[in-house]
Amino acid sequence: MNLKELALSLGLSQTTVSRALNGYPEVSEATRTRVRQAAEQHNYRPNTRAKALATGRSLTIGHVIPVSTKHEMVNPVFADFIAGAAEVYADNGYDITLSMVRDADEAAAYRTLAAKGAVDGIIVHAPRTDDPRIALLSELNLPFVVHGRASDVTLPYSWLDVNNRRGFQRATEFLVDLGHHRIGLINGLEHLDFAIRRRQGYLAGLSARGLDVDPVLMTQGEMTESYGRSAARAQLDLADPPTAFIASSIIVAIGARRAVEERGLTLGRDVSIIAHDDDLSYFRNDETVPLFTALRSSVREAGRRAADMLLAQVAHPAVAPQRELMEVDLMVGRSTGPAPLSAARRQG
Amino acid sequence: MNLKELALSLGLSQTTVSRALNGYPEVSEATRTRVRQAAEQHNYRPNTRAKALATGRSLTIGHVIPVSTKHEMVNPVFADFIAGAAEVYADNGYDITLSMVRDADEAAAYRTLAAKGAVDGIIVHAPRTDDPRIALLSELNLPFVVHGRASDVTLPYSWLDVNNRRGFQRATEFLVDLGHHRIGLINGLEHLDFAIRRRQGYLAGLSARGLDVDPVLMTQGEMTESYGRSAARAQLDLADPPTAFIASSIIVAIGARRAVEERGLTLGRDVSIIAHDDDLSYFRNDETVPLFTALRSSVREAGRRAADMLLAQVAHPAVAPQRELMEVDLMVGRSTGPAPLSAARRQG
DNA sequence: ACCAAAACTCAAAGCGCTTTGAATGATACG
DNA sequence: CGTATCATTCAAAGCGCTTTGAGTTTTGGT
Repeated sequence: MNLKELALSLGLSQTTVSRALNGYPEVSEATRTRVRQAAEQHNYRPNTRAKALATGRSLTIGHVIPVSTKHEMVNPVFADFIAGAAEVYADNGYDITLSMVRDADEAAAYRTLAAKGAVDGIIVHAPRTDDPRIALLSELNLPFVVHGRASDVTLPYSWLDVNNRRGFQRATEFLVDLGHHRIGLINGLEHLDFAIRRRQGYLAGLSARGLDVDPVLMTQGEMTESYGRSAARAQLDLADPPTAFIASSIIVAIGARRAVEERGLTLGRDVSIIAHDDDLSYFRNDETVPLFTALRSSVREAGRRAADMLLAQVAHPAVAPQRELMEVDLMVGRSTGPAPLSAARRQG
Repeated sequence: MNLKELALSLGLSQTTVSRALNGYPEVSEATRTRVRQAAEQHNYRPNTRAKALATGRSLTIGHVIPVSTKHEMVNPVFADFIAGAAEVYADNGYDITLSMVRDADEAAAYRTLAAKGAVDGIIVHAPRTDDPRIALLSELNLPFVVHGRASDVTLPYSWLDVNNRRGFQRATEFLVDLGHHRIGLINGLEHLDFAIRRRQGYLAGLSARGLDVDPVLMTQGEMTESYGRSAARAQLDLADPPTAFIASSIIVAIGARRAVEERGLTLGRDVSIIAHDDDLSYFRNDETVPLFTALRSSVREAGRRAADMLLAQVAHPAVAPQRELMEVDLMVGRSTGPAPLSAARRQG
């Protein structure tokens, strides 16, 4: 059933039917309800493609997934973010399309996306420090919101980020105040902006407490469970091992915890761990006393807000770029405790 | 830049330019290359919406995510499946759209999807035993492939599934053969077909080895880490606790392992665990000797194959429904061992 | 009863593409 | 040199919708 047929069956013109359905005022309430009922009854839905062509808006938001060797798509953080965003899209009648893009043809892919006219806006994931996508998208004149920031980009653009720097500084100071002097950072990949900011926060925390930096205590990698384990393992094997870790995600922390226990050490006593906790649906760290002491910030909520920002921008492209910085909460759980005496003593 | 403008700039008709770009034979090689170059130079991409309208094909596949209280979207299994499927789509020029659908308006949502004409085909996730979606989609005449099966549906339809029943039977027998007599099943939600099949396999395994079923050793829930922990905990608290668990996913197994260790028990000695391992990118269980003894079956590969099936069906809607059953491998890792003597003795 | 204003309704154009059916130009053959 | 054949190219219709600009009917004031 299409508009034409529906109009015919009602003895009305397409114009009137279209207007009735889309809530235009120049149609009488009587006909409007008549049309609505008929549409309902025939299960009529306007064809998306035709509507998009006629209106110039596709009611679709694109999420571009970088596909290098690493598959960002399967990052659970990403999944939760999209789930949050999708709630907002659904409430506003928007669909969501995923594009997998290889790093190599990234620029071309974004150009294509814009030229094809398949989306009204884009969410940019996993920005790098000087991410060229931002300039590109600005030039293409396609509304976009960055999840995270690109520190070196000076152009104005909309972003939503977590205060990673402050959070990691706080976590570091918290551990130092517990007596830890050797604190390992198990970070995400440091070509990504968020990881750099986290490292900065960590360094700032050490510096604020007058501690030196030891490069061997800083690790970066893709945030899988087994990376968490192997990174923690390697650091625990050092001659002068850390007594605490800061892990860039709950999943990494789970891996680190495994390494700790494989060494026969007890979490929260022999070794402390603070995790950045994105409040992932499948990895809730929310028991009465949480397992992990954590910097909590819901990535799902971030997805919702980013989507809100983007839709606002799609509706009013002229307004200035928005920014939003979400603060993190430090939740004390069972994975942290005072530095073991031996270590404290050794440090003098 | 659109077709009309491009054609104008070349002094050709839209027809010729369109044909040149789409590889039709009735255009000379000379003009074809000329057109190609001009298109390249002007960064021309045909407008998706217009093309879709004209051809009647949207070059888009829909994945419908059930959103009840539980958000299937954020299930890491789901994410990996989509990642696999997306590879295939990308290679074939297809895009992928996600629809979040509340259980309540499920039927309406599928009808809408079909009527809107936004997708050429659909992948159905998380089928229930007598899933009404299958009849609905057949009636709507929209190509679809089910990831999993709906045991009670008699209509022919395309599906791709893992041999859950056989896998779980095998795992159960493996544990019994190690001397375990009380084996806990930590299953997924049993309104889903795969979970029912897994339970059937578990029961068949017990029965094949002449063991009785104890209902308190069978748990179901959404497959999160904390569910794994609490389910294992509860079973370990029983007067006659299990000496082994079969966990429906690696994530659940991680939770179960946590429960085991919180009890001061040693994995693989005091308590054994076998996990169903979907080979998730962020939870690789692939060390030289894997942590978990596991039934392995790559869900990413499943995604690829399901996408292949679906695209084949979109291309040739007439052919009979396809089915594919993937077998699982039992990989022996460090999480299983002989039943502890005390338990074995107690059983006589 | 008359006319301006308001309330409805409509035909037709247009969104950017594909595709049909026809026209043109070039080539070959008798 | 005329005609049949093939190779190119094109104008125009159509995909299903929105929207413009115009037409028709009602309403209300005088």
